[in-house]
This record gives sequence, C-alpha cells and structure tokens, in this order.
Amino acid sequence: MKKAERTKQFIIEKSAPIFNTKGIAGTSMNDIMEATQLAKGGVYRHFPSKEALSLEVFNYLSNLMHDGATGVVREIPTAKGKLYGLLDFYDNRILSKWGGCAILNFGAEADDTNPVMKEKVRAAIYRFKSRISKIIIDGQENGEFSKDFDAEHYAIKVFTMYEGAVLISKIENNPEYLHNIIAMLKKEIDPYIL
Amino acid sequence: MKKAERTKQFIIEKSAPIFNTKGIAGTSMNDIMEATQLAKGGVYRHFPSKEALSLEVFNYLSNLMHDGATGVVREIPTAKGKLYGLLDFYDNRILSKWGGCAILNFGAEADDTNPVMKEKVRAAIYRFKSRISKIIIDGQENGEFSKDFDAEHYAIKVFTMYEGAVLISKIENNPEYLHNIIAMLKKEIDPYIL
DNA sequence: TCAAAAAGAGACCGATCGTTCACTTTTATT
DNA sequence: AATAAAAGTGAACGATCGGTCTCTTTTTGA
Repeated sequence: MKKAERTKQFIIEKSAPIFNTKGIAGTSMNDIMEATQLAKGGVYRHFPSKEALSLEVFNYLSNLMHDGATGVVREIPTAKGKLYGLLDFYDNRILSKWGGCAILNFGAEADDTNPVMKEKVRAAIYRFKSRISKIIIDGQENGEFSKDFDAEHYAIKVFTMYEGAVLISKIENNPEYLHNIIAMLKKEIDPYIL
Repeated sequence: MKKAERTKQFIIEKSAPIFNTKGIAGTSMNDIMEATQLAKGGVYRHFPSKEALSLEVFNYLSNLMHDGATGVVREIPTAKGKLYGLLDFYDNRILSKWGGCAILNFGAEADDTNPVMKEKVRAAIYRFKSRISKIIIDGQENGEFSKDFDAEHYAIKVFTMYEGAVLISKIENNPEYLHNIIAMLKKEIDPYIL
C-alpha cells in the first residue's frame, strides 16, 4: 500500500530530468527502466502509458518550481522584496540542472500535437503570471507601488523574458543572459516604487 | 541534374512544417514520404539521414525568416522605421502558420541532446540579435537615436520577449500576447528618439 | 531517337518502439 | 510463521522505426 506510492514517486523523480532534456517523443521506456533500475512490468504497474507518466512528470516539475517560489516569497514581507526574491529565485539555475524550464520544454513540444499536455502547460503559465501580478496589486493596495504599475503587463514581460532568456542561455551555454535579463526586470520595477 | 535540386528543395519545403510542429524525434520518415508522395528511396537519394534532412529544414526555415526580415528592412530609410517594420514583421503570424518559431522549436528540443543543431540555432539567434543591434547603432551614428540606447540590451530584450510571446500565444491560442509584446517593445524605443 | 545516367520505387533489414501478461518475489496482515 | 495481496520480473507481441539495396522508370544530352 505504501510501497506503491513510494515507487511511483521514485519513478516520477527519476524520469523528470530525462523527459525534460530529451523530450517526450525522444524518451523511451527503456530510458525510464534504466534510470529507475526497474523492469518493464514494474514501471507499467504504476502508469498505464508513457503519456500518463509524462503528464505526471510535468506536474511534478511544475509544482517543484511553484513550491520553491512560494517558499521564497512567503518569508519576505514587502512587495518589492517579494518581486526581487522571486526574480532571484528564477535566476538561480537550479532548475536548469534538470534540463531547463519545463514550461518551455514541454510547451514547445506539445503545443501543436498534445492538447492534454498543452492544457497543463497553460495552467502552469497562468499560475506563474498570477503570482507576479498578485504581488504587484497587493503592493499597490498597501501603498508600496504606484497605481500606474501595470501588473498584467509586467507579469507577461517577466514570463516572456524569462523563457526567452532560458532558451538563449542554454543555447549559448552562458547563464549571463538569464542573469542580465533578471537585472533588467528588476530595474523596471524602480520607477513604480513610492 | 536540375531535377535533383528541385526535388531536394521540394522535400525540404514539404518537411519543414512537419518538423517544426512535431519536432525531430516526433517526425518519422513515413511522415515525410506521405507529405512528399515519394517512396523511401526517393527521399534517401537526396538526404543521407533524417538528421541531415532536419538540419536542412532548419536552415530553410531560418533563412525564410531572415530573408523576409531583410526584405522588410531594406525598403525603409530611417532606423526607427526599420525597427518598427521589423517588429511588425515578427508580429505577422505568417510564421506561426508553419508551426511557430523554428528557433524556439528546434532550440528547445536540441539544446541538451543535439550539438550540431544547437550550433545552428546559436548562429540563427546571433543573426537575429545582430540585425537589431546594427540598426540601433546605425541610428545612433546618423543622429536618430540617443547614445544611451543600449543596442545589445535592446536586441536581447526583443529576442527573449518575442520567443516568450510566441510560446504563450501558441499555448493560449491567442495572438494578442504576441501583439501586446510587440507594442511594448515599440514603446521602449521612444525615449531614445532624438 | 537512343543510350547512358540519374531519379525514384518499394520490398526488405535488424533494431527498437510502447505495451501486455503469466509468473515469481516481496510486502503487509494476522 | 503462514498466507493473501501487492509489487516487480522479463519474455514476448505486433507495430513502427531509420536505413539499405536491387530494380524499374524517367530524365538528360548527343
């Protein structure tokens, strides 16, 4: 009863970096067997198909990112501090050691071919944006930020620049691109601090 | 002698949207045969492997984008006009009818697994950025733009925001994201116009 | 028009794909 | 410690993968 849950989680965690680097189509069940040291039946007992496993892997990676960000933000009192902390969190390339951003990898692969995954990615993007815009709106309500700080625009800007920066940093093998983008995003907050 | 070249180009053009939407790993030679109505031997006469075909497909898509942008920019005299024209060109979702941005699709798939493709994507990104920064520098030299317009920073901003916007627009089935990002990028030019 | 050369057809190859299932081993319960 | 249930094994499945090769058809240049 408990063993099953543990094994299932173990498979997800071992599979996550593989799917995230090689893609869904590029990952074979043999890769999973090798990473988990389980036989075919051992894997298929917990997941009905490769597709089902890939969906749970995306959930796992998405939640890992989200929970990490939540942890960072919770400990900071001010809105400005929260935004800075969040941006610094994204700048820490911890996630990139798992093969980069899951939203980027799974999203780029799934958008034209995999509606189920696409919907999961959509939800993850929404969560990403919502967190940022909520911090801004809270900051406006408590008088930290000026009212003409466009929360939605800034949230989209963070998302797009972050994803683009992850892409170029990985292609160029240079984390400085991401680092610079984060610095630019921080600077763009300044004019709205009261 | 001439037939071969025509057929080769035909295969590339028919394969391009397939690779760009389904990915390299997700595209089978059967897909190519179906799209071109050629038999296996007919395809393999022109390309030694699927990998070789995928590389030529990326070249084709990358050049299509680059040449289109060149055509737009050439006809506009002013630097500001060139930047606006370029951004409008990116905003036209023509490319997205082919499955989105090739840099994004091939880059996200290849970054961790395919060094040859990765290098091609790297070169394409460089070309993208260089065109933008060159326009800005030219504009500074002829007195259109202020000297504190950071060409490299702006070029990176355009690239990252554009790629991120393509991603979110495709996932959300909403071209307005890309449209809004283009509008933001245009506005960011204004403070530097002399 | 005709022969040489180039292009394309398609059967075939071994490997690998995702998946199934009868069976053995391990775990949990009493 | 015994037993029922759960978990894991691994051989086997048909389908499909990328790629080869022999043969036929089409193109080409004289």
